[in-house]
Amino acid sequence: MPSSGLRWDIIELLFFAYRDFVGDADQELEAFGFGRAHHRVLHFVHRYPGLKVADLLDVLRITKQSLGRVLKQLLDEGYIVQKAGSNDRRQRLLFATPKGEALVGKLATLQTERLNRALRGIDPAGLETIRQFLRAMIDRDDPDKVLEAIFGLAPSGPKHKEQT
Amino acid sequence: MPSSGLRWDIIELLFFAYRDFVGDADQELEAFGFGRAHHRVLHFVHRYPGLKVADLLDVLRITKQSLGRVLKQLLDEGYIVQKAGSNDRRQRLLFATPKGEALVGKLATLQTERLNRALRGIDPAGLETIRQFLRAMIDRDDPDKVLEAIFGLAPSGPKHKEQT
DNA sequence: TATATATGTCAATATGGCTGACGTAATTTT
DNA sequence: AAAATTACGTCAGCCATATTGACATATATA
Repeated sequence: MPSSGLRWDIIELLFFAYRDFVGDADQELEAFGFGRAHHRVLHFVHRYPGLKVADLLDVLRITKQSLGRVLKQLLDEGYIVQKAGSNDRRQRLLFATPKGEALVGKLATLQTERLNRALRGIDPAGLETIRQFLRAMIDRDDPDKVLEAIFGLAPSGPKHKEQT
Repeated sequence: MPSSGLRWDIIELLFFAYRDFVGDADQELEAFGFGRAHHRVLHFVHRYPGLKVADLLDVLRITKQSLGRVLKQLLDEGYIVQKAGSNDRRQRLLFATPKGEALVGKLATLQTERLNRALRGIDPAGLETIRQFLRAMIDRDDPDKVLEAIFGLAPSGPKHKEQT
């Protein structure tokens, strides 16, 4: 009988699985002079077109200074464009350009290929179990705009407490 | 019909799930002045007692210079000890001390609590599906010593091609 | 003995986090 | 209309963790 009940095996599998999963993209990104940070930004801007800078900060949980560097590169090199918000013109709504779509699509293709290989032999019910597991692994207190979309929650009110 | 068939939702769930999963440990590690790198080293040394430095380099896929810094701290502060290999006395076999076991156990407890919450409502067959999925996500070409243990493979011969 | 291996270490560099401070434009509050 | 707040950008500097290249030491092997 396992005296501790700690899930060492799953902890370890998650480490290796995630390492190899992001490794696919890492290799490709190198060719563009980008890193994981760029991928994350591009991914969420692609998935949630018109995302505000503030939303992105909530999702990525980094500071605006850190985001600034990466975002500037993506803007300068034409992977993302900004448009002023129509209601609130202070906001910079972010959109992926065709060039940006192409890159994020290429990266998603690589990762999807790995996922498809891993899901071979797993039936739709099994896939739902995996989805359920992953969703339940995520913190749901103080969800950001993207998590609200994923979980289909009611918006939890304004955020953006001062961050300095 | 989805024209691309890209698994955007799973890609995204993996990002959030892993972020929150490692976030549990990150918080605790801060109190010790350690980072994720220390956790990874301590984890694998705990799980595979007597691991050589070279094995650890294979598993973590970092350079010995990067490992050196982190490992030195763990040794200096008494979380890990070295013993010379009995066959080959050049080797430094690594072992977690009771102090090291305590820390890695505390971290695994935090992560296990999240896993248990996430696994609530998933039956043993579902857990096996999740395990199968995670294992299948991992690269198995050129497996290191730890992956050989995980997958129950025959050793794939000597490694340690020159790394400079 | 000569060479190769396992490990450690010095020095320099890059990425991507962080904090603190400040500026500007636009919106909201008073 | 003036004041305060918000959304965003940016400068400067710090830290952790990764990198490459070079070299030293002890031990093993040919």
